[in-house]
Amino acid sequence: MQLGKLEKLVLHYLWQHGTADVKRVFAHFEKIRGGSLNTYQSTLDRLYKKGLLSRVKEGHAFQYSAKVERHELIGQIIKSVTSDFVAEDDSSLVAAFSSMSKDFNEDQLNKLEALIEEQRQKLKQGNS
Amino acid sequence: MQLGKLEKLVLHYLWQHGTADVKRVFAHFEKIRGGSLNTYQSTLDRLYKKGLLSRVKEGHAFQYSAKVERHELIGQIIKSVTSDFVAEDDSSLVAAFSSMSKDFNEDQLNKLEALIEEQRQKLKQGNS
DNA sequence: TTTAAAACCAATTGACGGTCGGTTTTCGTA
DNA sequence: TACGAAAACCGACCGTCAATTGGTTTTAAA
Repeated sequence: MQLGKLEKLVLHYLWQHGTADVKRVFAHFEKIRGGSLNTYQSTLDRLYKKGLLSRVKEGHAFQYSAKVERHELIGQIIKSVTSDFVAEDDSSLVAAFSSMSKDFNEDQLNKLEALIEEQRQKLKQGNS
Repeated sequence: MQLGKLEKLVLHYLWQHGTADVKRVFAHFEKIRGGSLNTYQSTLDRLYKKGLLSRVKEGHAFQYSAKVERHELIGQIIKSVTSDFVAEDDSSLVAAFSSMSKDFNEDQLNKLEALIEEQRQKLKQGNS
């Protein structure tokens, strides 16, 4: 899973705005980065074919919306990009997490810890 | 920061074997995936130019070795690949962590928690 | 049924990794 | 010091993929 610059921008836009057709996307990006309508057309199409967007026809145009939440996609990408490095039962990924946590502030650390605790509870239930 | 397949393989080899020249790398990979010596030559060179390897001349040949630990590189890659998604003061990355922690077993969760605690201590010291 | 809007297709460009042949540099040795 | 082998380095080509855009086909509304 690897995304181009524009694909990320478009995803970002859809996460913020929920749903949009090509015209809306184009209207938004036209001023700030140029490009033709077709550029956004095919970018949306590419994202759709990658399974990252869903779409529904409404009148002439498709209404696109993100199919996955931002954090889900991030997790997915992290997984795909690290899988080649990590042997199973390896703690490299855990170590990598901690290597990144240098950049986290206390608030974020708290959040992360809470989430871990939550996960731990789920694990216990599942294994009982 | 994005690495090709062969680059990852070579890094993997160097993490395991510590130090090697092109000849050794070639000798190792020749049987299992083919390619000419030059292929490995330029792969090592590419990795070196990316700052991921260090090298020291010894006789004719360079002795290459990984410049970063595996977990450091993983952290680096995660950071680079997620930075475009994460807004400032956003907890998406934290959320992504938790989205991935589904794949962690209890042991790994423990390890992660311990590392977070460690990080928290460092933060406290730094801010005092 | 016409026709404008939008989707779809095809081609080009630019990065980048992988691959390898050929050239230059380097170093040990005669 | 000069020679020859060994290794580094350079340049070219291929394949993949995102970005971009012009042209063609489909589609839906009047």
